[in-house]
Amino acid sequence: MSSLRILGWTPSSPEGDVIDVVPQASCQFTFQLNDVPKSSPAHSGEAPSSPPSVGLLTPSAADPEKIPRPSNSFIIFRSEFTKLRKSQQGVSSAGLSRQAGDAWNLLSPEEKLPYRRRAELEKQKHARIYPNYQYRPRRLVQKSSSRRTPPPPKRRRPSPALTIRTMSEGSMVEQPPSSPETERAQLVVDPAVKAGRRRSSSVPVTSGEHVYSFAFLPEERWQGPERPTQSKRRSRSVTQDWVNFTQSFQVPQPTFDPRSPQTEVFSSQRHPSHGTVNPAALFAPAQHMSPLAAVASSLAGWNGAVPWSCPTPPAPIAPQPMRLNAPSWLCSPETVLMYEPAPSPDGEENLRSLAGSDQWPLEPQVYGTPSSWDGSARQHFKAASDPEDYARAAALQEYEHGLQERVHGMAYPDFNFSGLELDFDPASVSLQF
DNA sequence: TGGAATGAAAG
DNA sequence: CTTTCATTCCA
Repeated sequence: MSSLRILGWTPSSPEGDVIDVVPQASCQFTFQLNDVPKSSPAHSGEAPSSPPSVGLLTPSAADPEKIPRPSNSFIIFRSEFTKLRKSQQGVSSAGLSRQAGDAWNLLSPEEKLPYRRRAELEKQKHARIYPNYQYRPRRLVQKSSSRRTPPPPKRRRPSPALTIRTMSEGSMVEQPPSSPETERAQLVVDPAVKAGRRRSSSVPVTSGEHVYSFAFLPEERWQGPERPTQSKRRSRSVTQDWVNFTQSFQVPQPTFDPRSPQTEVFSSQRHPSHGTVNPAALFAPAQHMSPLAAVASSLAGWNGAVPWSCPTPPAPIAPQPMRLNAPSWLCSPETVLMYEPAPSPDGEENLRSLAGSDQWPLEPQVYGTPSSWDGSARQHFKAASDPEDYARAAALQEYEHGLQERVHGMAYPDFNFSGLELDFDPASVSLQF
């Protein structure tokens, strides 16, 4: 396999990507039940004194035998969200779910914490009431097994809706996506971009620094692209993966005080006692990850890799979810950019030393086609090579970027994106397939 | 064995 | 229609 090389992404650095976002009072995102005392549960670190019972811990009337599942954090959140919005008429359940989902995704991990706590309490309560309960989902459709010969591969074709956009000084240069039909893709880089300096081009969603209210904006003020539905679980969102990752750091370590059983006890599977957190690995389980997501995840992942161990894992130095400006889009279903640390007998140690050395962030070095990937990467590729999947992921990501930009715009009303500064010579950029 | 798929929780 | 959790399916 000939070595492929893609240049153009501006690597993130531990210091270079941080944008401090000052929350503004007018943006306050609060959840306050009308019948609950003054304190705002969403911002006090404590669980509400008398959380309204959301989940039904009693068997439904229709099927007395059936034991309902305990509500998870989002379901609890959604219930409160619905109460807050119930004055609004004509909003369907589905619409509410969408709004609740948006609001949920804009909440910081700290803001989600009370709901996670309540979900955990509900789970414990559920376990007390139904000691022998075990969730047993039954597959409704049995997939035809043993399909020895896979179907003919779909034509690998990026969505025609995709474009590579280069923003600079208010102007936008667009180019169609690279594709197998494109023998040689040309990178359009605005000459105004300057080499040699590094500046964040991402629009961060920084945990704990934003207070959100966007989801409560009236629909008529909701501008931008149509929200892509997430029906038929296809591509997952990079942002969500990132949130999950950051939560694995920010959720307090499990501590159990026998005198107060309410003390949160979180699932341990998410908190290995020690190890090297490779966000790329955390992203890996994502199902049907698009090449966009794969690239963003692997880039963000390697840059965010943080060696850590309990009980006080350091805060991630990782960049926040990236807005994929032009260089980051330099991928196709056929060629995906990967970051790898230099080969080392001890990968972890290597990573650890790299993180503290001037070799960090790493040079983009390893690019490959799926044939050289491991099984997991091949799975990603399989999903990514589905044009429909690719397009859906791109649309979803675009939508999320819109959300992030709105948040950013609120925090920085005067923010002016003046272009992407690259730390390489644009003239040297080439893209080969 | 672990990634992928998916039922079910509320309304 | 949403996210999360827990499970089964599958290679």
